[in-house]
Amino acid sequence: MSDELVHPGRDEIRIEAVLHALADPVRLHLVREMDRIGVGVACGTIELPVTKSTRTHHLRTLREAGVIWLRKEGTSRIGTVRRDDLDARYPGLLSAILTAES
Amino acid sequence: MSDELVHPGRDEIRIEAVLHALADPVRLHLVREMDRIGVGVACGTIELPVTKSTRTHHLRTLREAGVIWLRKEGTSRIGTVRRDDLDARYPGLLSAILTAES
DNA sequence: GTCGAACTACGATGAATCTCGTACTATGGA
DNA sequence: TCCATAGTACGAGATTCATCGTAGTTCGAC
Repeated sequence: MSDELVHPGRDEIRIEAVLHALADPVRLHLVREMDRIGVGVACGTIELPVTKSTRTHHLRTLREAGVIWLRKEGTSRIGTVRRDDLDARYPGLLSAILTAES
Repeated sequence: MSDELVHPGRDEIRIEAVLHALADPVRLHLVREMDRIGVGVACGTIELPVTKSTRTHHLRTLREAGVIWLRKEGTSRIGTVRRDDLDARYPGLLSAILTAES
């Protein structure tokens, strides 16, 4: 029972996975909120029009794509956008997406 | 029959649609080739590991997302990346995606 | 006109996925 | 210990979508 959640390394992040992860409105909203609030965000506090299990599904998709870090803290999950890694791999990508009005 | 293909206007382009369109490996390859060759590209000349009808499907997805222009020229279709519109709407996005190695 | 080349339209199929509900685990407080 | 809260696991239903084959259209060459 490795208690830690699995994340891809910086070099394992694939552009297709990142784009697919951010192409969903719910996930895009999650990432925008995490980025806006900064530092670590208790993922459960971000309002979403979906149930808990769907939220879990989206958070896993973002984590596995390498878009966010997720760590456990008590019964909560703290999420952080992997800005450093994404900026290193794809300079300008994250800013372009997050600042896009839509 | 309106002979011209329908494209979204610059202000109708949605970020989710653009990300979804570029998240597919086949479509990403198409756009990268169009961008590399520049000007107008006869879409049929770009090698792809799919059939003609699948190619048509992907080109329509890219067109409807606002990623490329498609115009008819004889029996061929000429494609051009909508760099101006995409740069205006989402500065830096296209460059970040197209220059990404992987 | 006839033929082939390039492409589209349409339907089918199988895979991915978004969503949910239920059941379960884990943490922390009374 | 008991219980509420936060989250996960699992399966199911519905939708989307990538792919293909076949049939049809359009265009240019002969």
